[in-house]
Amino acid sequence: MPTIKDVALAAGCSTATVSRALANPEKVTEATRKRVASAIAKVGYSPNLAARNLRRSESRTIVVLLPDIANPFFSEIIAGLEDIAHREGYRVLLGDCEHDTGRAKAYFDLLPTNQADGIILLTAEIPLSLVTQQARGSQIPLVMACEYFDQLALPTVRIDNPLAAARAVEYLSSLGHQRIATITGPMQNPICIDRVKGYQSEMERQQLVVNPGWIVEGDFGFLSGYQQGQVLLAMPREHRPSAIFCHSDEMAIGLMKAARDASVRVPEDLSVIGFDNIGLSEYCQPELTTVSQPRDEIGRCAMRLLLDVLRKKQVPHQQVLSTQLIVRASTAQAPKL
Amino acid sequence: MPTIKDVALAAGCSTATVSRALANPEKVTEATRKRVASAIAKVGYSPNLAARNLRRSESRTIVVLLPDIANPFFSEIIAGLEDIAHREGYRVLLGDCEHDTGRAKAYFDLLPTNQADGIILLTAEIPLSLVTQQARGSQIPLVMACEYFDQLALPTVRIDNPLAAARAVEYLSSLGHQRIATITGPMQNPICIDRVKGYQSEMERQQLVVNPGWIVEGDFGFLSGYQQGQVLLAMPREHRPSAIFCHSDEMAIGLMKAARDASVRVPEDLSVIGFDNIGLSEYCQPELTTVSQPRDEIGRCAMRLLLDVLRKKQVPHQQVLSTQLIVRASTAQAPKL
DNA sequence: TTGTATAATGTAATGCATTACATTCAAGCA
DNA sequence: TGCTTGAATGTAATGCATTACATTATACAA
Repeated sequence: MPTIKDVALAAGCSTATVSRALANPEKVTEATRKRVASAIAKVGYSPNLAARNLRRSESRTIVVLLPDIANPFFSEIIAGLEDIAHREGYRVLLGDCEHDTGRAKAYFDLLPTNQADGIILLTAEIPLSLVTQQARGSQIPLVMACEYFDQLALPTVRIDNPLAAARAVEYLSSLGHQRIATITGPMQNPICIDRVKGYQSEMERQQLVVNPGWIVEGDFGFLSGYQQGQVLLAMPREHRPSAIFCHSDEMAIGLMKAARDASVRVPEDLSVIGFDNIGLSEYCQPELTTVSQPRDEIGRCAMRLLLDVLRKKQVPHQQVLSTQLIVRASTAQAPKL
Repeated sequence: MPTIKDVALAAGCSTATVSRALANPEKVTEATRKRVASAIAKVGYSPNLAARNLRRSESRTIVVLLPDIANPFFSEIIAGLEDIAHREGYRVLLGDCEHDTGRAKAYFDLLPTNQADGIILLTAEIPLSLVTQQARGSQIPLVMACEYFDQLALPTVRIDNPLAAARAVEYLSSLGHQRIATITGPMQNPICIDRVKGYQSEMERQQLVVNPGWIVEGDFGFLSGYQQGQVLLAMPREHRPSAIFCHSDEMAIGLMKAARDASVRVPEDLSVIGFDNIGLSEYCQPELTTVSQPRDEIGRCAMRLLLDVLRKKQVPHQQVLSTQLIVRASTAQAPKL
């Protein structure tokens, strides 16, 4: 591989000039710039990034931490993230934490050793201490998307979870449902708490009673939706919900399977609303009514935010994107009592 | 950040000794080793990887190129890959090519510039020239998984595609099906050609006629399964297939939706077999009969193979893993004529 | 005891790009 | 003409770990 020296030799100038021609073209004569450019082309030079990174103490790598790479919810966010990153000459290192603290720590350790310039957190399921240790200055290269920590004022991109949940409940209520249950994500996530709050406040606003047994916790996956669905559908007739709002599409689909197993018809006997609008939600049976998140845009925003932080720009603490209720076939008028 | 110098100072030895204590402990006295170890702990040293990589001209980074990160089929493969990589101190850089040649080239360019040590290809949808340019020596740091190039003898991990397809057809035939169609993946992929060959040869073995209209091409996604399903189901009654073998679960699920739309019952009127056994296949309606691939193991094998290549070990050219037909509810006895 | 082989450690060069500081040169002004 | 100023370029130090080569210490044999 040719080095900057070879270019300097070919262009008849010093390595410093070559470096400047590349990094600060305005500091170099038009003529020199051209000579350097053609010398680079001639010898086929491309800068050694390890050397550059060593010198600049940066890595042009952004770590994206997510709880589960297998969850299709994240894939579109990642696509958005990557697009912006590549455009700006950054690399994205995907870190699957698999709900495992050790891994998250390993990724955070890349920051002080200059192996990563910044982190985007798509999960709140990491020890808070990891984040607070970093948080010496006010501007740290850390941005959250989707999730957030309520104890910490990190730059965050997210949706209005209470509102989205309230809208879903409002819609169910408008269909005449009164016994509305919810299958939540892991309740250590602030966003799940927010959605439950939105659910509760809207139930109240609609003057509907909330049976405590109607709030059950899942983990966003198919199986937990199926299992908690079984629990909800096994309730005695007078308490059994006629509509269930799920915190993820996968759980909603798991729930619909539980309904089939229990010979409960969706949507005739039971209305189901999911969350996320993953590709699958259009292809399941029945097609799923769900809350759509602008996933691609969430990814883009988060990466832009992080790059702004890296460039020491002032960034908004909070960026709230809007959701949309997509009505499909899994919801219907409440059954008569 | 403390450097190796600080450690040397604290341990009362030279930087060379510290380096040796870390990289070649056997070249250093037990006593020195201990002194160095405690000095490292004391100053809180961790090696600067940019410097190490610069010196060693390696990056400890493996690029994994895949056609579509949003496809859940890949996620488990990636999990397997990553597990092995992390264990061996390598980092995984996921490269989504999105069927876009330019991106693939950008990732290949990381190799000569020491930004990546090797590449694992999970797609054959890249210009062959990228690969052959690299292929100077006999052992290049490039391994394929799932897909392969038939023109090139690269180390490869895969399944026996013709056999898997033949088994699926054999099973359908055993249920009495005679009009068996197939929705393929993109036909520039050798694996799809292989599956079609397996389909054809088994049809022949079962003395079944293949209507050319029964072999239709999809792109592995939901939508193409839906669309091609519509085409197949619109065939005149006497030619309409009673069973369809799809090259992916997503297409099978899309197809089942097309069947619902056309009031064709699965499995009573139409049997459907998918491929891959993604998580979803247990939760769709009806549950999908499918060909299961050992995805986690494919990922692990591929990464082990690549690391062996990097260590200049002799590696097998081909590693074939076995598949399994998972019978669920989307297949049934052929309808009476 | 002296010499030799071997193990342990140290010195300094190396990988490559960047950049503070030094030098050169030409333009502009008194 | 001589001097100032600033642009353009060069020189050399820097970032940090690794390692070839040099040196010292130790063990053992003669």
